[in-house]
Amino acid sequence: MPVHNSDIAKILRKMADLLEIEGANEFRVRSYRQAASSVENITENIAEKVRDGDDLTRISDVGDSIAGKIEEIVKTGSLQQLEEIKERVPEELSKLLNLEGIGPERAKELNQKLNIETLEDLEEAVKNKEVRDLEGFGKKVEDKIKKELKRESDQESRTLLARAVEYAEPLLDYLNTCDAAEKIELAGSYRRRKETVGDLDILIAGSDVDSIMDHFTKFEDVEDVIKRGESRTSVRLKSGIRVDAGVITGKSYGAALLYFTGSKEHGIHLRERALDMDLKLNEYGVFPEGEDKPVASETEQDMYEALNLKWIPPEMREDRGEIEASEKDNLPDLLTLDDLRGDIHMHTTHTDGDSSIEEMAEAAKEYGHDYIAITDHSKRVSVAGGLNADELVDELDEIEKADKKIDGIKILKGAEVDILKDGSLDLPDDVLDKLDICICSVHYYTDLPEDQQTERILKAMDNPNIDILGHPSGRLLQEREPMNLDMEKIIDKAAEKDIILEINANPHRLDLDDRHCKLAKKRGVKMSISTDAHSIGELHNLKYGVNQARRGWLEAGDVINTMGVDELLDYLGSD
DNA sequence: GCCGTTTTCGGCCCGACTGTTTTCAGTCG
Repeated sequence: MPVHNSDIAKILRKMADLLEIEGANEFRVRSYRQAASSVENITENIAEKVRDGDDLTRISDVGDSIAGKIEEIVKTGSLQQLEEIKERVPEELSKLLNLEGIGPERAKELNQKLNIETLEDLEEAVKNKEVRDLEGFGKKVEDKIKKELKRESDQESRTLLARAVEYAEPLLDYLNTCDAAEKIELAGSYRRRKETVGDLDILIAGSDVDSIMDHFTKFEDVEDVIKRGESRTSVRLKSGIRVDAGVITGKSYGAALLYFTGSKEHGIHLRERALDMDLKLNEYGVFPEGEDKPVASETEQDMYEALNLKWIPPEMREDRGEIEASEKDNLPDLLTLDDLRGDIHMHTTHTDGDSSIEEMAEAAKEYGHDYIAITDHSKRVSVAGGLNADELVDELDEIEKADKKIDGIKILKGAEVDILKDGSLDLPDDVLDKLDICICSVHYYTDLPEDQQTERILKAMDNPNIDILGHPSGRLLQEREPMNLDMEKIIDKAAEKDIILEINANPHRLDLDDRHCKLAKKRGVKMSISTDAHSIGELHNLKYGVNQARRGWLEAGDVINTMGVDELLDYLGSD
């Protein structure tokens, strides 16, 4: 059973949770958390490093002790020390930490005094009104736990970015009707354009804090005010999404924006850097040691500059090397939506799309594209009414006709060909030869063992007709995990064979993900960003793919549909 | 448990808010 980096991170994080409940040294606990996050953030396969005898302490926040534990996890699939802690601390207790208002101390108290081990135990205790009598709890805490338990049971904790946008925009419109608010901006993971967001963070500049907060809490979608303080207020919307608002009164807008945008890891790294420079960094500015007048606070640029750094785009603020790159003035010139000139993956009524070839072309032209590729499904994808060889040839004729008929946009001939279970392709080579663009993707048998799944895709990549590997990991956010796959091998194969990896811009996919984008770029692999649209409205999803690409540090030169159509065809034809 | 262009020991990011307290611990982002 192959051990993934995420498996290792999970075990390290569990160690941290249980150690914390047990009352271990807080810095020791933090070490496990930091190591878990480093392990998750690197793209190299750690199990492979162990096999090759690489020095694991070269991973940041991994020292001799944790390196040994990682080795044990890779070799045995588990960690003896964790098993021992589980004897003393019930494993399920760590789930209590997910409830707002319960941290390690309270979890411990609940366990020791009421013998609570699971969420169900807690629910029972709340029902019997036993929790309120514990030291440091009280009725209000009990009520809050009750609410949290209900929320935990009937809701996803994170929200798809595209869905969050639907809640955020009306809220922004509403806040803009507040006279006292001078400037309003969304920060947090929303501003970093992460594929899912935990909550919405809103920053409001203005001097009349009370009327701004009053206005905010009176928004019609607000169901509950969670807390209201001097400068910060949190509410929960009827949709279940939580919104934190901060009001900035003085000249510290940049400092606050930096702080509220995060990520937490990025912020911590910056504050450590400040300390090294004998400065203090907080959400009000950058301060020389012992002084209360900041040397920077008004803009983010000022803040970074005070730390001898270039401004870092929000999408990169994950502490994955961006601070080091900024220090060396070596930040990438990130791709923008305007750089894209075409969309080369979409479906029509020939298979499971809602619109005809001509409708898609007209809509894409309206959107501003120079070209599109029509890429309908092959026959194996029967639920979508996939095309057999003859039907595809007929569609190609129709594409040619539409291309002649419609001026101002080039329509390329393509297909999304299913990769069969054995790695062969679902259409014969002589038909694939006729295509301008051949995307190959997996749609079935997504749960094969890693070795078999990887081999299957590598075999498909040996077919000289494949141009692009579509939605490479197969993940569906919050619905389906990525396939068991050695993505590093896929990326290396793509580099060897000049195969393009797709960044599927469907907000449910966003596949490749940001980390693998970064790795692919490092290995010299080109990528494409396409919507996989099944209707004209979905052509507008392209921006979500661009988000992911920017989070993966990609520049225009890394993405093939920034090319003009002639250059693109030349590029595709040359391999 | 990790880490070091002042360190191999002694530090480890910072402040807001809440509830339960009589000055603060716990939790959160």
